[in-house]
Amino acid sequence: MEEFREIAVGHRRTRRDHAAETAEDYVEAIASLLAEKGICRVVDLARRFDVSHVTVTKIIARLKESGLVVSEPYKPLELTDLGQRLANKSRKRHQTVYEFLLAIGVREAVAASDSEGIEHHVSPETLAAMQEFLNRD
Amino acid sequence: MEEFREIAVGHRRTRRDHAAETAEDYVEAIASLLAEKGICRVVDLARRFDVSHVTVTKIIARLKESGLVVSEPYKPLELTDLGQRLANKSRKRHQTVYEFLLAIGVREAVAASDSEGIEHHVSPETLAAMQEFLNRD
DNA sequence: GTCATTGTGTAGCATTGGCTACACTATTGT
DNA sequence: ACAATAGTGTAGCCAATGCTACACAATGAC
Repeated sequence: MEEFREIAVGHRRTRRDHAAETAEDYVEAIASLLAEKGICRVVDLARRFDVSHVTVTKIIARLKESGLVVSEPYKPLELTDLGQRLANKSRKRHQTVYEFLLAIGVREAVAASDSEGIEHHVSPETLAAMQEFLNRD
Repeated sequence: MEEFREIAVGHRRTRRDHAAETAEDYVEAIASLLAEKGICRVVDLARRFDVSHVTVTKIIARLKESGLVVSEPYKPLELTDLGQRLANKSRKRHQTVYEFLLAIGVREAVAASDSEGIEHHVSPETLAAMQEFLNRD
């Protein structure tokens, strides 16, 4: 048959770039930690995401290659301008989704939890619809 | 430091079981193909998800081990009772999310696309809130 | 100053989900 | 019947995200 997948649009998105989602989660977390306590270390992220420090180290290595994060060995992490911009975009979207869930009657704890998973799958159009709903209602 | 991750609840969900999401996507697709054309082959899934038939074969192998799918070599795929129940649950949740997105003003194509990604991150409580919204409005 | 604690790094492994290439089975057409 | 086409299977590769175990660096206590 030899692989003639062609259109199938709509499903591409579902399968696509989990790594990009991870990047967003991480820069968002780094920005948040920097805001909270002025410093962000590998361990902080390991605790926040409930993974080992090794997993964090690996992911950070990728983020460095992507030009989102900078740091020297044994030194705290910093975001590049690019990283900060991504973190900002991500934070805003996350916030909108969170507030939207609250607005439709979801309890805070659940909204906080669900919004983390949902935010990465919300297209600009859907995000706009949520914002519209918040402004209107 | 030795890994004393403990609470971090709310993030567990975000990281958790991508494999389970895949299982849901696949049984849902299988059920849908069976409903549409009475038969479901590996190629059908490969086309639907826009991946190679090899990827499908591997995932199906896992679903068989999990007792969701049955099939003999070179034969079409079938769902076990368990698989059908999972497909059903998944389909309903998906449908609710889709209709909800339409209800807040998202266009059909976008709602179809976004609902695929979102459905796996919607907790029972949030799903209930969406349903509530649909019934009310 | 030295030692314990805390934080990083590195090696090596597993699983999931991708792929190409190639071999095999089944179905269809004439 | 038998070749072409369509569908499956298997081998072997890769990247991403997990892990444990161990080594090394930096910080704090006293």
